[in-house]
Amino acid sequence: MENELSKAERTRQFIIERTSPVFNKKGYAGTSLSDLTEATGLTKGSIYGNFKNKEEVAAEVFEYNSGKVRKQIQERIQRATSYHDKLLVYAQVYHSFTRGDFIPGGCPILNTAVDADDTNPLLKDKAAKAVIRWKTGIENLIKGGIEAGELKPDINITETALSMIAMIEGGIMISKVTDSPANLDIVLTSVHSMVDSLKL
Amino acid sequence: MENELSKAERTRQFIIERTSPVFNKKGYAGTSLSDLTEATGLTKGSIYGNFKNKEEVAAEVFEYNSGKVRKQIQERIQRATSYHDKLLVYAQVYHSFTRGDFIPGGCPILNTAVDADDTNPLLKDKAAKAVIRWKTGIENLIKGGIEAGELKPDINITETALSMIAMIEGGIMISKVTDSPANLDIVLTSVHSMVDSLKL
DNA sequence: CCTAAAAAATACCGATTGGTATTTTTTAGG
DNA sequence: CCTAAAAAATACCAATCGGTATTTTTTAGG
Repeated sequence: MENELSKAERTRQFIIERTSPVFNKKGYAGTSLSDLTEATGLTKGSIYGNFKNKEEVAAEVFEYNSGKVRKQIQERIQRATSYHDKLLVYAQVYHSFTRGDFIPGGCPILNTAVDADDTNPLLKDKAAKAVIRWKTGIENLIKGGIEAGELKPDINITETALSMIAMIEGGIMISKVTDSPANLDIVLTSVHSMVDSLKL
Repeated sequence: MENELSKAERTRQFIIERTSPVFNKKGYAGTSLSDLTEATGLTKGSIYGNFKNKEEVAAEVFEYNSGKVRKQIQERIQRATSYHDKLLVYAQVYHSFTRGDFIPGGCPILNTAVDADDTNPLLKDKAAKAVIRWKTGIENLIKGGIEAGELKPDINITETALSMIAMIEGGIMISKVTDSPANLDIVLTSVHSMVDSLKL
């Protein structure tokens, strides 16, 4: 058992995985230590032996959840051949996210941003960094598409990136609160049109 | 003191007004009874003499906050003469909302929707109804504009309404978490363009 | 297989949670 | 001005909160 993860690292990961849906659904204040022991089957002592406090669990859970979404998207983008198709991934993946239970509780960036923006600086900062990283990713795809002669050279890059993110996140909020995945589909149609309009 | 509000009704209103920023910032689970006594200067007994429980205060606070936003927008829409200008109100008012402290904590619909969608059915339902009402309002403005021969007759009305709401709410989330009102301004530029594109 | 270290469980802490029963104070109509 | 009703304050409740100190169990290398 030399080159594997240490026991501590394995239970850390276990706690993060098991509690990730709870934090994403209930938020930071709404998740209690007993929620964590219930979700893991572990005791408080065990959790506090592996994490400094509740905030540290929440922070790692956010990285886990947002990373899961990011990797899934990144994978699909790499498979797409044109820059146009790469950008279209954003108009496609969230279809499945809302339906199945890929990330129970919905988009962790949206949830954490709204949950933490007036209450928890650490989580707020992590959510902010995730937004900026996402924005930069879209901007780079557009730049790549322009350099490749695939997209219009006069695109307002930042405006497009921010508007795409805003539409997706707003669409997720609307569809979740109205219990209507169709509402997200409709908004994603607009994202699709926006991406199409970038083509030369 | 015959035709005025009863004492009970006045303190009810007082409690709602004073606690409205707290609920909007901290969310339902994050707001404690001691937050309410602190914000009002009243005691727990007084609050529970006027409200059934914390949930009832939160529900009325949501109506108060969302109504405040809605009335402000409605007022501006009534002043606008063309349907195009009426629709543009949405691309304008949120500028000031993010800056000043008109509604401390940001958009109550977004906050309550994300806060309550997996935890509090009552608040979730109220947030959902607010979204639907907003959507219907935009749809009716577009329909009015089409009938008045002011807007294109082939507009996808529902898609436009939902996309406008999604962009605004997503933009608010982005700007709040990144501490950058400019990010909302940029997204609102897209909303502006979207409204412009509806014109004949 | 033994053992020291690491990890998990137990037991505990004061503070705070949402909520209620009772008492005191205030209100407002006659 | 008096008084009954209404409203607010006080005092209280069990339960749970996040967190810690200590004990027991498990892990894993020699």
